[in-house]
Amino acid sequence: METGTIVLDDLSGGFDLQATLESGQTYQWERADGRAYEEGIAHGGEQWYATVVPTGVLDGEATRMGRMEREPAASIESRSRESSDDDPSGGDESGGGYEVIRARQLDGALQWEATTDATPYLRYLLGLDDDLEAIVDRGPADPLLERAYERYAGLRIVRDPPFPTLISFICSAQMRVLRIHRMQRRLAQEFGEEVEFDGRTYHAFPTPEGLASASESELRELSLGYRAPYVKRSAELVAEGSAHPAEAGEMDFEDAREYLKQFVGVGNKVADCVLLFSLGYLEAVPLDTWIQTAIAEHYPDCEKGSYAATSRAIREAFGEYAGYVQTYVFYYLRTGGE
DNA sequence: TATCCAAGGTAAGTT
DNA sequence: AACTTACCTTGGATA
Repeated sequence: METGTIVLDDLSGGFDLQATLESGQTYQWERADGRAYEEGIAHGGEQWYATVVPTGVLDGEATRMGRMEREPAASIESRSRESSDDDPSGGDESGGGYEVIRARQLDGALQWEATTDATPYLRYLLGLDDDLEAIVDRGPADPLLERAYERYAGLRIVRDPPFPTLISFICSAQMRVLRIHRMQRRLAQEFGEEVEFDGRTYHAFPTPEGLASASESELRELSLGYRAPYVKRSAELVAEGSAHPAEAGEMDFEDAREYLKQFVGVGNKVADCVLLFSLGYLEAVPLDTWIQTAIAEHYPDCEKGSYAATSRAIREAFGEYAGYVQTYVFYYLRTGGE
């Protein structure tokens, strides 16, 4: 086990681990005590979180910010899969091809325990190099947003691996955040590879092949409901090599969204979630029910009828980092703000 | 205790 | 293209 610390003091705009992980943008982390996010500690409490990511998600060069310098996630994830396939020995232990990372925030630092040097992973996965002060400055001067920024100062946009993000947001349709988490955990337990770390067994998110080979009824048994065939068919598209969500990462925004919509169960909203929470398109604004309500109340002029038109209008209104605005507002509204 | 309803939407079928 | 409707499941609200 390796351990380390990332000092957060000199980070532009600070950092809030709990807000970042519990704000509904990522379903790849779990609390180390095994409890669900919403039945526990008060905000600001100290807590370990754990995630499992494919080896090479970063390729060692990832600390980037924003769209212009976005890491081409396509090559990253596919390279990691290839390298793990090409490594017959599997390296050290069971679960070769994956890294386990545990992290907690304490005393102005992000402490980690992991199977590898987790610092570059965490900088990338948690958006630590986003210039949060600039992002806040350039957001619209809206009272609602001001309150959200104040309550959850330091919340950052994650960059999760593309395939798990695609699947988890396919599962998110008509679901509550708590249940989405539960579904992803069950998927990992049933179909994900076991990874040993520090005397505990973790489960990686399933591979495309793993989910493609699951039967629809097996997936329905995990309470996926009508999303089960969507997950299976989308996983098949990736497994057979005809498409990969990471490919979208090298396209212009609206082209990328259209590309993602070829996956089954992916419409405009889910596509925007993948663009924002995995591929680093910080201008993406997933138009879910919460945000649509907020738009109706605070930005009625942006309601244009169609998703595409409203999306353009709200991106114009929210500015260059519209996705950040969306994420703060979503979490703030969902946790009782108004 | 029983019943109802909505949850971070999308696909498929009609006008 | 715009508009309807069906879709699984379940936690939480209402009677």
